[in-house]
Amino acid sequence: MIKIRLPELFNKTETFRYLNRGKEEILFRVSGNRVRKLFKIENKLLLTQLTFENQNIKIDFLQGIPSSHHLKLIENHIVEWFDLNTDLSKIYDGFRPVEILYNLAHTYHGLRIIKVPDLYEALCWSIIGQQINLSFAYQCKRNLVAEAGAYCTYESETFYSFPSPEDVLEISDDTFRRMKFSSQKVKYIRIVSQLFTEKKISKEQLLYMDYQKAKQTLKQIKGIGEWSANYVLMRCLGYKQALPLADVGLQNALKNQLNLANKPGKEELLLITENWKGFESYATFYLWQSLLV
DNA sequence: ATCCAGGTTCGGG
DNA sequence: CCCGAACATGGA
Repeated sequence: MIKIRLPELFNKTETFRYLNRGKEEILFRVSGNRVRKLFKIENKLLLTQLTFENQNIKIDFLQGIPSSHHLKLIENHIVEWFDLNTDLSKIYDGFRPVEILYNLAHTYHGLRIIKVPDLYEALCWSIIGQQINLSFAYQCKRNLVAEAGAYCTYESETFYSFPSPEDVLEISDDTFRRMKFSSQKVKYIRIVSQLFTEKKISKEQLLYMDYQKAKQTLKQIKGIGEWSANYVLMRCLGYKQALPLADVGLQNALKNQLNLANKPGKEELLLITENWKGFESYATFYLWQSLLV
């Protein structure tokens, strides 16, 4: 058992509200103030249970004995998952002059971006989520993970980890079709998988770049356009400037918050967001949160 | 039935 | 550079 200290500014309620939006999420399971998640590290399966206490996240191992190396990796993963190292007060300094952001900071005070620390998973998820509704996207992801991911059972429940690129490359066209992936998406998923098996991409390498360079590098991948690149920069790599302007969720949230008759167009979006420099990612995430009932 | 979903690529004006 | 079509499915 290990513990991770929570920062002063951490909104447990809103964090769980976000986590719970994915009733259809297959990669972790939420109940009460705890989250269970299966990790696969170097072929070893470790089923963890995170309990959110007042000042700590307590991590228990329900299955598998972690080495100190595993512990370190899992601790890092969780710190990234809940973005515990960001200085939120700096973000709020940026929000203050922008009325809707100021209001959202008040409503969701202490909410941190919930990330997808695994780069391969983040890229696949951004491809899966393109141009379809979220519920269908979750269905496709469930199909993929159940088909190729590692799993264990505990208290008669099954827990899955995201499949490795090697395992995804084993999946046939027919199986993908049965899993309701379009042929286009299968192509993109395979291209991304190959980048990983051939070690032509890594999180470390991208994090070494500045935002523009990292975005340009991601967009060179076929299947990763402006939206997906921004999504990964924000949800995985932790860049603060990522702004997926084409995102319909962002547009709908702005329509609501600004009481617009219609979703804002391209010029209007640029105007609205021109004074968001340096905290675009957090602005986007807070706007997404505002879409939850 | 029609339109829209957390888009991207490709070909054509 | 901008525009429309194709891609697959499901919910409103």
